[in-house]
Amino acid sequence: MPTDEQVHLAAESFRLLADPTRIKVLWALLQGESSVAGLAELAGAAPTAVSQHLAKLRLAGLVKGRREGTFVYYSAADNHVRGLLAQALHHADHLDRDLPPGEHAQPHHPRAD
Amino acid sequence: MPTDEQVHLAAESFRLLADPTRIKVLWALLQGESSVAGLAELAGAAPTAVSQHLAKLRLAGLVKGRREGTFVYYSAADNHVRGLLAQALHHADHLDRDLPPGEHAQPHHPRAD
DNA sequence: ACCATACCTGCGCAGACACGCATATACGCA
DNA sequence: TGCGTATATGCGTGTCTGCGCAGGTATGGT
Repeated sequence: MPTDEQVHLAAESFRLLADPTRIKVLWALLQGESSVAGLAELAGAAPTAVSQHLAKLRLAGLVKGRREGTFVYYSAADNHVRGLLAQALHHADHLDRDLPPGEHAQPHHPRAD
Repeated sequence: MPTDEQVHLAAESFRLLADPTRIKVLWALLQGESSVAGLAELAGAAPTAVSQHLAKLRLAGLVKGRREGTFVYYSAADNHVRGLLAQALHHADHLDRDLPPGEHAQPHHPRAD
């Protein structure tokens, strides 16, 4: 049984990953470093938003930034995330969120218009 | 590069895991089935709250409930979660929220139990 | 020094979430 | 049938979060 603190930290980690923009940014950074504008382009989000996300990821120690001129090139600083992302995306492939209408005995009201 | 839908689904999965109560409940269910009151006891939360969390987890297809008398015994319905939780809790153990100067890119043995 | 570029930060808003409370439902028992 | 237990659901509230907007900072060029 994990301790209360472990659970809390795990929840925090999951919360950081529970955002499409951050997932895209993280995934992009796992492929290689990139600038804020580049990440914004890849993630399909405004540079401001991406910067804010990067700030959170930086505070969590998941990414680090290298300044080069006016650009700041970010890169992944944590290898754990790769596994988490890989599993989650793999899970997204195998998704069985749709309840197959058959032998699922759930108190679910089917559409009875 | 993962598709937009994969990213969205992964974010949804992470969001479901981004809560201490749900993490405790899921972990408990990965050890074996339990009733709502039992889970509430283990998670240190009110049965009502646990029931609501279980409803969300049920909608996501992560848990399933078996009715026995007035009790409803829940159990984990998805094995992907075990890996996610294991990695996250392991990460919580090794927390490198501070950046240690050492490298640690060695694969670990995911011990789910 | 001035300005342009790339990025960061503070603020306000809309949306989502967890929780507590009250209520409704399902089941067993007398 | 009526009551008690166990769980589910609807509602209201406080809190948090992502985003857009505006202003601030850092670096480099002219």
